[in-house]
Amino acid sequence: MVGGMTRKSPDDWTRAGLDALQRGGIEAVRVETLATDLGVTKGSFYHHFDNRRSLLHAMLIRWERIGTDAIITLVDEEAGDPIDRLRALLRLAITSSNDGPDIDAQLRAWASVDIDAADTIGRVDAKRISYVVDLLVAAGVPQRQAKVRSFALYRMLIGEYVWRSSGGPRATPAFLDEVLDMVTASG
Amino acid sequence: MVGGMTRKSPDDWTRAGLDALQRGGIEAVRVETLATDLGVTKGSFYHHFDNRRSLLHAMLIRWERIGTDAIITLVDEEAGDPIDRLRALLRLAITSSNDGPDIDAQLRAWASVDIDAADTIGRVDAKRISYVVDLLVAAGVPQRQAKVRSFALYRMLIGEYVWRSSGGPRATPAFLDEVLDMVTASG
DNA sequence: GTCCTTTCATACGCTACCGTATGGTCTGGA
DNA sequence: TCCAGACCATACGGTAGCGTATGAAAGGAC
Repeated sequence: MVGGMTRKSPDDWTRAGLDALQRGGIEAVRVETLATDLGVTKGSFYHHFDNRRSLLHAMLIRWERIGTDAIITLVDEEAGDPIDRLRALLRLAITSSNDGPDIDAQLRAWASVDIDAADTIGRVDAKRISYVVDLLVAAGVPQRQAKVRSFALYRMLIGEYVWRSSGGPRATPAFLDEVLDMVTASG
Repeated sequence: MVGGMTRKSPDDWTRAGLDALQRGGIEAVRVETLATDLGVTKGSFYHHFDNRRSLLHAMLIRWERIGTDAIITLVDEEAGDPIDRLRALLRLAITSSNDGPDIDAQLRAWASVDIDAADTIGRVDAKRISYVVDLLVAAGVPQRQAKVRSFALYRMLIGEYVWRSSGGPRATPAFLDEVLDMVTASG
């Protein structure tokens, strides 16, 4: 990500920060490193931000905004049938190797040692889970079970992200189908 | 964890390292910090270890040894019935707030940026999963489904660990029962 | 008691960062 | 054109942390 000769906006730094986070974890988000990536120097950074901390905060703000809606929007425009949406949601988590999963796992790693990141994750998780609950209810699962199963399903998604981030093999389509069956079964 | 006046063994440093990892992530494992915790100075550390890296490696070795068997042993001596063992396994992951889950989550966070840690996690995961498969098979789930469901169940466990490490609320007993039903259902 | 080895303290150099200070350059608007 | 402000380069101080060098203390073998 070597930037051109253009001037940098705060958003450029924030995006570069999220890129670095995705690749090497929060410890890879160093202002001098980002400066090199962007083709400028620290002077630019400290013009746009008070300090490193405020960049990290801006990264969280941005991720909360785009990360919350991104998946949901993507799934919503995929299909109308709730089961198909669920399938799309799972497939998205399982297949896509770029962007979503990686940065998600790194954010959770970061959140385990940073209260600000933990808060952000907490809000995003709440939104996503309520979305999954809605899908399950729409798929015919009774409300009470839907809530509990959405917890299970969402934890599975987190597990899948983290699993892969530490080099674990990717889940198979058969896995996807089995999980769908388990979660939507009426029992 | 302030050590006494006794001399320190390499194992003392390794344990202290795992303690620090559990509390503050891999970035909290600093040789000078550990020295203070143990009541000695760096001089001691570099007598027992070549460098920080070799301590981290020793930590992984130790965790792979005790971390793999710890849970399995604990579950095995809990009950004989496979379903009860499964329940014990889940309850362990859900209830215990010390030791297991925290260090597990921090290790996974570390593994996302460190190949050595990732390898270790990979081996441990493989052993644990095969254990879960055995339990499911013993519980009457057909072999083919058992494999797939063990993936699901194990990912859920990882999800639970990571979920909690970022401040998420703990799962409820109702959640536990529902998951057990889903996973052991004959469908 | 003397000697040797293990264990540790102290002091130091080095690097990677963060953040500041200061001045230069570029750009849009009057 | 000319200026103010936005944007950035350069140089610097400060700190944290890794690793090394060197010698002192402690404990066992004889």
